Order: sequence, then structure tokens, then C-alpha cells
Amino acid sequence: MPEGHSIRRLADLHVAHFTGAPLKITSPQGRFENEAAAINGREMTGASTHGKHLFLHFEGSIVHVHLGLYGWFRLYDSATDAKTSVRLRLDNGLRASDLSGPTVCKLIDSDDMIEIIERLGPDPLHSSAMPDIAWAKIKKSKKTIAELLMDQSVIAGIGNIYRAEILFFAKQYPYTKGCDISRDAFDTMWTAAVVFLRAGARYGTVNTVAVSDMTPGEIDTLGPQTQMMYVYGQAGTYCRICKTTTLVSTVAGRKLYWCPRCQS
DNA sequence: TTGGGATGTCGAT
DNA sequence: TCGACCTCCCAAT
Repeated sequence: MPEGHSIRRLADLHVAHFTGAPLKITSPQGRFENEAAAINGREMTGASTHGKHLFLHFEGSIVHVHLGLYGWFRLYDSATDAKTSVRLRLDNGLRASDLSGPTVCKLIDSDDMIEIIERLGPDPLHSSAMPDIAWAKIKKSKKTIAELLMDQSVIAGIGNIYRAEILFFAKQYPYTKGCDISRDAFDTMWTAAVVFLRAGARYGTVNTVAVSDMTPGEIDTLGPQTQMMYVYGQAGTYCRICKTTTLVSTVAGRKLYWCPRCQS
């Protein structure tokens, strides 16, 4: 269930709860058993992210996690027995973090991490991200903008929800080819990505409607948010803006929700 | 109790 | 373009 904002929150959560003390590291499910044994008893020194990739940093090693479609971490009291599906448990004696269902859970080194990041596009959650790199890839592509926004080598961290919401906010027709996108349109979409992801990371919930007209700085002034989106998941309802019936299409096997009038 | 679907990605056709 | 991966949740039965 994770797009880039959720991964950022999980990194922050692990820094807050699990750094600074030796951890008991196990793999109740067994599929990470040898790796867990290799780092058992070490301290976590930090956690970083790029797009949907999470890196848990230990002395001398990094645990690379990609949650895929249904992976997740859940926090428990240390005394709670882990479910048999738990790939990785980090336990500081007080709390345990249980990872289940990841696509990737692997022990890597810093060179591996650099390679992984080099394959990814700029991450809108990073203040140092360079949108020009994404723009250059989009400008020379014949793929549709709907495909390109989901391509992690173009922009890292956007998933199916944010794709729909970014396209809607930018009033962008989803099937326009990358090479036909204007720089202004790209800038609108990039800024929306920055604002939406940053708000999602801050509040832990997706409310694109509340934050769409805000600057990144203004996001930090909001109180708690409830989930609210322009078009995602809303096929067959009336567009929030123009009241036209919204549509759902399939793009590269994923459902794309959009308004045929606002996004024409 | 069952089964369909999900905020993802890869590899085989 | 489709199925596999692998787990959880919730609506329908």
C-alpha cells in the first residue's frame, strides 16, 4: 500500500524507535534467516529512502527493503509473538517492528545502494532532487505521460494514487506523449508531486484536495488530515470540479481514474 | 467462509 | 499484455 510518502514515514519511524541500541534481529518466517543472524545484535545507525526503496543502515551493512504491493511494517510490544509470515523482526527489547510481505528484503553494501539509486529518477521528497533529469527523460519519450509518471526511473516515489491526482490537478490528458508535454505542464506536475508527497509524508494520509493550492512550506502549517482525493478510486461519480462523470481506464495493467472534461 | 482486489515490480510471452 | 510473487482486508456469501 505504499507510495513514496509512506516509505519516508517508515524510515522516520524506524529512526525514532530503533536507532541507538543493539537490536535483536530475527526472521520468524525464515526467508531472511542467515542475513538476520549476520546483523543480529548490531545497532541501526539510520534509515534513508529513495522513492519506494527503504534502506535501514546498520554498522557495516544495509537492509534494503521494497514493500511491493502489500508489504508493510507493524509495531508490536516485544513480548508479542511474531506471526509466521514475518520476514524480518527488529526488536529493541521494548518494541518490535515486524516486516511482512515485502518484494525485497536483502542485505546489501553501500555500493549496492548507490547502484539502486542510480537506476531511479529524482525523488520529489528530497530537497536536492533535480527535476530537469525527469524532464529530459519525459521530453524524449513516446510513452504516455500516464505511463511515465509511474516509471520509477523517471520520477521515484509516485504510485497509482498520486499519478491520478497529479494528472487531475495539472488538468493533463493522460494519453499525451511525453515528447508532447510542455515545460509548463511538467513544472505543474512536478510541483504537485512535491506538495502531495510532502503532505502525505507529514500527515500519513493522502488529502490532495486540501493541499493542492499550497506551497511546500505552507503544508507544515496544517493540522491532521483525513483522506480525500480528487479522482482516485472514484470512477462513475461526478467530478469534484466540473460534475462530469469520471472514468476509469487501464494503463499498463493499473487502473487510472480521471475526468474526461477537466483533463482534455 | 470465500474470494476479489490493492498505494508494485519483474519476467515470460 | 499477462501472470507470478505474497499478504492483508473487507465485502459478499
